[in-house]
Amino acid sequence: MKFPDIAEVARRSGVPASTLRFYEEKGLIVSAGRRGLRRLFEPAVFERLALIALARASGFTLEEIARMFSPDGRVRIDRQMLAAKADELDRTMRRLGAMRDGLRHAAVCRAPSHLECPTFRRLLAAAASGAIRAPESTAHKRRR
Amino acid sequence: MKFPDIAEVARRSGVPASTLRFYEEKGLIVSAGRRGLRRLFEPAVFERLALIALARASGFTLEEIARMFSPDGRVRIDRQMLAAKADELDRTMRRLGAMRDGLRHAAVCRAPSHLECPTFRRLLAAAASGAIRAPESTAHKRRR
DNA sequence: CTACTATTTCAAGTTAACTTGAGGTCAAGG
DNA sequence: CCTTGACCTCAAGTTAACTTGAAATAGTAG
Repeated sequence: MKFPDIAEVARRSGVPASTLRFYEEKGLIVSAGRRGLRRLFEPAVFERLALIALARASGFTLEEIARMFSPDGRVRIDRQMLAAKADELDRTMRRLGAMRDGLRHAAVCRAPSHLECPTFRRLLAAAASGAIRAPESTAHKRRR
Repeated sequence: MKFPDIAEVARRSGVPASTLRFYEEKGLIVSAGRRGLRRLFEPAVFERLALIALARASGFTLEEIARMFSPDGRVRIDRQMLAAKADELDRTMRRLGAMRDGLRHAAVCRAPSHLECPTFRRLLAAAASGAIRAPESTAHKRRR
């Protein structure tokens, strides 16, 4: 089992075969070769997939993730980019924290309408002022 | 300026007119009436839009946001749902925090390859184990 | 009253990240 | 050798959240 085929990779990584092909097409992973038509992967693909999953879960687009790898397959370290992304995550987290507090409060608030509740209004004001609005990226739900 | 038209709302809220129409179609906002063909909005629409922006920025889908309002336009308080969402935000924040730490570390790490760095590998392991993977919702980039 | 221009509706297009389906291929088991 | 089933390719479909464009309409300035 030195060079797993696509089914094996799918099984062990949890990533569907269709997605693996898609990722290969996008340059996110590479197959080590073929046996007949069939792709064979290097075992390192699992680490690569873990990294991709982590990055995806943190808000990177596939485009950005692809740019994280050099053509030779190594991780390219763009310190600038990494730091910028970390800052962005910080901002996102602060935004989420505000929303969470708002929700927690709303769940127990006694005001006749949330729009009359000072705590809620503070949140709204922040949102309206754009203090909360991320310019380029935003956390949201995935399809499915 | 008691009942702003769509252009006025767009100008003051920063939300494009096309989006306002779209939101109305989706039941996220309502127009107070028409002058001829043209929509007129109640001033309260601004608060509503702020709330929508906040919720969107926190990972709610338009579907979910729509369900936050009762038919009469008031905020519907489903304490259960609010608390659940708050918990979810907490989990998301923890995930983002891990990634941020990973990025910050990667930006200064001296290891020859990130894949050889213990800190980075811990992150990968967590990602691979699914500890980090959110089942239903994930933070990611918005289209442009 | 006429012309101008913003607004309207409705359908179709866009983007990201995949999934699905049709039709073809080939390695392995019997 | 032949069948079978997993894989392959390529095109098209899917979803969310909007945007864009065409053709119609109607307040408003003159």
